[in-house]
Amino acid sequence: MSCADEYAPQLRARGYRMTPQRLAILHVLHHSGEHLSPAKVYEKALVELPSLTETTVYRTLEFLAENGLVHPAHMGSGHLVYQIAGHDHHHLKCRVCGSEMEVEHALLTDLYKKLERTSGYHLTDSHLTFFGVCPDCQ
Amino acid sequence: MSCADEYAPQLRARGYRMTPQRLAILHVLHHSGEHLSPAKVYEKALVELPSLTETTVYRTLEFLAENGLVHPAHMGSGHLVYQIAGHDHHHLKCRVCGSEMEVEHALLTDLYKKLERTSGYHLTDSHLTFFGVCPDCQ
DNA sequence: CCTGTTATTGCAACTTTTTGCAATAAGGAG
DNA sequence: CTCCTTATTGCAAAAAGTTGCAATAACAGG
Repeated sequence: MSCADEYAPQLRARGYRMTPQRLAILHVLHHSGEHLSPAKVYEKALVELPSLTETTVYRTLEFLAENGLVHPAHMGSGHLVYQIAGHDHHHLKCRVCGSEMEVEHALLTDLYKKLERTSGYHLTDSHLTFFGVCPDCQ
Repeated sequence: MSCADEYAPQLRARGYRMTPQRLAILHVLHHSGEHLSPAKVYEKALVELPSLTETTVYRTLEFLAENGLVHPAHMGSGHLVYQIAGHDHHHLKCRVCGSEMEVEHALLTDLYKKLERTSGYHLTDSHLTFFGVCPDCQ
């Protein structure tokens, strides 16, 4: 199943269009699997679509995030990185060496329930990044 | 107790210096209580210290955050805001109307313990922002 | 109170991200 | 296949944030 076949219907269903730009960006994120900065996405996507603009990358990433096809995450200080939507997870990052590990969302379900009870909010997605010191650096 | 008296010793103890710039910025954050964007901090601090530079504001906020005098928080999309260090808390933000509420850190202690057990990390500070839909918007 | 060390600032240039607007093209309708 | 609507893109300019480096000024010590 190609990226186009997989993602185009998801966009059409919401009244949006699949374009070469969006496809290229989704393709990059899909095959990388990693979280990438806008600059990295631009660099990689440029190979398959040389006419691509940085402006478009920024706008597309934000658009895809709003529509749940990619997950934005706050890394380090204030800069966003994006990752193709897959399983729900969060990140745990070491303040010392910078290494990261994934945290299954399952670990947070209790907390989410508690928060919904006490706040009245209905919690939607949220990608969280926890900070700490990893075993190697302690 | 003035801002200077309160914060200068904290900096000196770590080998850093108290300067008019840092004082002005701390003063603004202290009396606002709210979380402010770097631009807002600059705007307000300029009143008491007209020679202040934006560069210095950015650098000072990052510096103060590293030393625990202020807490950085990721708001909305990727932009950092800062708040004077006070009680430990997190934020819960409505995706629809944008309103926010604070979440006591106490609610997260169980989760933190669980994370430390399963990951081996030692969790330090981390300001989290959860997203959801508030009661009014549901 | 003066002196020296070095943390801190300001400037200027640069990188990253955002925005307005006119031109383009995706995709449903005929 | 062609036309039409309007979502989407690219360009250019602005705004936001970062960095290197020389000049400045905290503040410890004499």
